Amino acid sequence: MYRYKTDLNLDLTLSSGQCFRWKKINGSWHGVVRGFEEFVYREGKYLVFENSEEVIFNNIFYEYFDFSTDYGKILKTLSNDENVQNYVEKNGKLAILRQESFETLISFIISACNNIPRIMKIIDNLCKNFGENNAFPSPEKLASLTVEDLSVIRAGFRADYIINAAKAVASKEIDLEYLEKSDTETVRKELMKLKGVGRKVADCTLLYGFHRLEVAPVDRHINRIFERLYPNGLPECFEEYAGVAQQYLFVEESGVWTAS
DNA sequence: AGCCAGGGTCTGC
DNA sequence: GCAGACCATGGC
Repeated sequence: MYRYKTDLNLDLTLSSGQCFRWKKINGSWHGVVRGFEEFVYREGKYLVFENSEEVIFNNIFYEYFDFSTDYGKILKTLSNDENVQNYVEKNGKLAILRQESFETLISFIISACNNIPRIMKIIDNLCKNFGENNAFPSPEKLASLTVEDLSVIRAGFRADYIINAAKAVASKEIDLEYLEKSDTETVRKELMKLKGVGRKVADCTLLYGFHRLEVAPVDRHINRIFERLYPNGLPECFEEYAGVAQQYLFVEESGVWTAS
């Protein structure tokens, strides 16, 4: 067990539609990160990581929950917009998780024209059927499958997209490791070469899988709230951290989470 | 039964 | 570049 002092709102962060493998069971969040299974819950001013010792925490969860990023500074910048300021005050501090790029890419290919509970179910099926020890399956593993093999996960028309993307990544036709060091516009253009990846899925992969905080994915909810709140364009203070602002707005508009 | 879900592709203009 | 049909599935 490892305890880490932080004011991160765990419920808000894990249910804000950026990740799909965390589930709250008996007050404790259960998830799998880089193949490591963990239970996390809040106890006063601390988050408790049940299965982790200090080394595991430092190697996996410190990075994953983005504890090295100064969100105080980011939220101070975004507080120049009163809508975001109100949501931060009401809901608390959320982090943009540092998820693995391949998992993020496939997850958001699955998200197309889909709802969050079913996205979670399909990804759960994917990991149970094709992942090693409940981990997210590797590009090589998914690249070896056929659409018929994938039918057990009930992904529908997305099955073909998943396999094609996995093949492109496994063959380094799309080199995710290399893209890590590329500028945002290059990554976006490369990702959009994949079938099933348009602007929105590419931007979700950029924000959640490549941690490009300046990228704000625009789905139906965000499009609606942008048009309502900012008909004349987004506030200047969004620039660098539009992805973080977008996350607070998404939570409000989509109703994925309500403060209790 | 019909509508909706963190979209994207393909075709035709 | 933009509109519209279509894509597979499940919950309500």
